[in-house]
Amino acid sequence: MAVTVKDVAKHAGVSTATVSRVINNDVRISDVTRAKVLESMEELDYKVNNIARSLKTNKTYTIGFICPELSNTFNMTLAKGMEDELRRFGYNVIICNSNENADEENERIRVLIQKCIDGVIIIPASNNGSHFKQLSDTGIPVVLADRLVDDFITDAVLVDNINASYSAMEYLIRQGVRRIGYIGGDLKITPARERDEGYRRALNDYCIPFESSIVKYGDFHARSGYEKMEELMKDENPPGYVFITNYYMHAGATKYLMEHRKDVKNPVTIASFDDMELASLLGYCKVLVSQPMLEIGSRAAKILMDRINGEDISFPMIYRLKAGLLFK
Amino acid sequence: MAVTVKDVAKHAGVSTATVSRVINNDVRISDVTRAKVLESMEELDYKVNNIARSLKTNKTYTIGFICPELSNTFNMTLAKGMEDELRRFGYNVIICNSNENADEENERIRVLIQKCIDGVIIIPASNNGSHFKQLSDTGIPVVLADRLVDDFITDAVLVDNINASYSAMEYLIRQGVRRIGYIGGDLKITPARERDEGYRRALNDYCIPFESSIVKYGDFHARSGYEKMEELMKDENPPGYVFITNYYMHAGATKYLMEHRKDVKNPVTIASFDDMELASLLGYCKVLVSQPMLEIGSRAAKILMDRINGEDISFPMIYRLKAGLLFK
DNA sequence: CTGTTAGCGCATTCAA
DNA sequence: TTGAATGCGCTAACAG
Repeated sequence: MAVTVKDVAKHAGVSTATVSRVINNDVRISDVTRAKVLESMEELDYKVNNIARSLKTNKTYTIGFICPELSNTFNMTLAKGMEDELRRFGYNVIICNSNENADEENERIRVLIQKCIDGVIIIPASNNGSHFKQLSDTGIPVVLADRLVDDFITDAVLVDNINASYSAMEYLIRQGVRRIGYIGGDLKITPARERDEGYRRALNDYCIPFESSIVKYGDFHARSGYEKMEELMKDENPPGYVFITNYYMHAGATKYLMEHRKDVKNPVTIASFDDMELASLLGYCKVLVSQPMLEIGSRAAKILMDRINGEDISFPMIYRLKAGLLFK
Repeated sequence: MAVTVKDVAKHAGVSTATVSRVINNDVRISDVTRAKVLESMEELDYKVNNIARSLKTNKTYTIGFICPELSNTFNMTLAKGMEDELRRFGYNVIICNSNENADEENERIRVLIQKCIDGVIIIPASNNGSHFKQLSDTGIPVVLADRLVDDFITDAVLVDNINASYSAMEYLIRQGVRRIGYIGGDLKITPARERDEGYRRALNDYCIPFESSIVKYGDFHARSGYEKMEELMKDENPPGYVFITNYYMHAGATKYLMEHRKDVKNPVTIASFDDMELASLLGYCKVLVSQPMLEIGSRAAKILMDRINGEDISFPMIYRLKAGLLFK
């Protein structure tokens, strides 16, 4: 069996309360006693049992992170920013994959509640957030990252997608491009909807007609990028420029173009969301919208810490981070 | 305050022991009592407190995962395979970033021990594994993934790197390529060393001289891939084929080639480890070594479950998974 | 500054 | 089949 406070207390010839005080850096304790206890802890190789501590304090110093897909660089870079920030506060993170499925998301939430986590950061799997209520009902603060949901209002860290999208379009238009194809995401997801709005608003502001034949909607996965680019290229009058609103669709679209070099009559140029990993190396890409992934994570973490520590901040706390624009 | 067994017991008119038995599916309990308790739990919206339970049972159903870098697709795809498998057994995973630093790794381990995790899966940050001993000393099983370390022997799931490397080389050689440049990783890391051995062995077996001027060592990061490709291309007699042993160096090398299209006299072709994300879309790439990332994770998880459940398996349990070869 | 005591929520002996 | 009692390891009143 492991060494407990009791063992240390006996070894040091003090009470368990004193040992506990030393562990928790209580000031009202003499230097000699502290030294004595510390020495005993060292000698016995004592390690606190955080389970027991949590049972008393009702704090686990553990945060749940639920995201739709683990092997996604956007999510994981966000997670990195988050983990890095939380660690400064002594928190750990339990990672959960919702598999882009609201039911699984709900299931993870139930488990996390039972594990008595102190807070949760979620990248929602869908636009349904009704099951998040069980968290707030239990008094567990929830911070959303990247996306909002219907029917649940809480803190969130988002990207100013509309303006990011608008700026990219504006840049292209100022370069003299007028006809810009579009591959967007599922409009049920807020970022997809917002990027769509930026696209349309830019067209409108610059008096460019919206052509539904060159506007396609995928699902933020590579396959749909491939398919939608194919549709665009098979149009009788394909656009020479395509704006794609996510990394994986960008990859899929590039794949299509590489495989069909001969079939595609005119050269295509791509502008895309997400400056991740190899995005800038993709052959057709000239413009990238760079999302502040690390910062989304660290900000979400910071808000959560504020909530947990009962800081007096307004509710809901919504951040809209700015994206950058990159040219090749 | 949350609902406890006591509340349920009172509501159902039974003892807490009975409630506990219902929760744990104890057989020796009458159907009527069980129904009564279940109903009370439902009505009061009772949720077990796993902290309290863990304190009694000494099991947290939580696994620690320590890896050198979170925003790395290889690591996270591995994590996905792992998480997916562990979930079937009712386990959650606490994710820790060691930042490719043995000291930070050590620090994470200390925290995890205090959290009373049931087991640990580690992608080692360095070749130093001496600090893993504190885990085994505490009775916590450790499974290594992807890499081995010096001075600590335990279960591990690895890739048969030597043969993977050898096969890729063999394929090239059979295609008639004889002069193959090489960009490898830090030889202190086992996979880098093994891939290096595969390269050299293939040259040797096919009677091709080893030319140290076209063999470079980086650190598995994009920047070093860039630099090493630059060195290769600035050689007075650059190779027409380059074998690169990791995804990020492949990306960096590609970046160099794209930026220096004019300077590079002869076209270069690349063979590389890792069929991840956009690897196959990179312009100079013709051959890819595909590592079974998900399986590394799920196997590591399975071994850990066996250890935790005290299954009678040999020690250490080492798996060497085969890599695949892909051509474009 | 330090010790005594109680109890966090649950599982588990031992009795009945 | 059920209940009463105990303790997991720790923290936090309260006393001194």
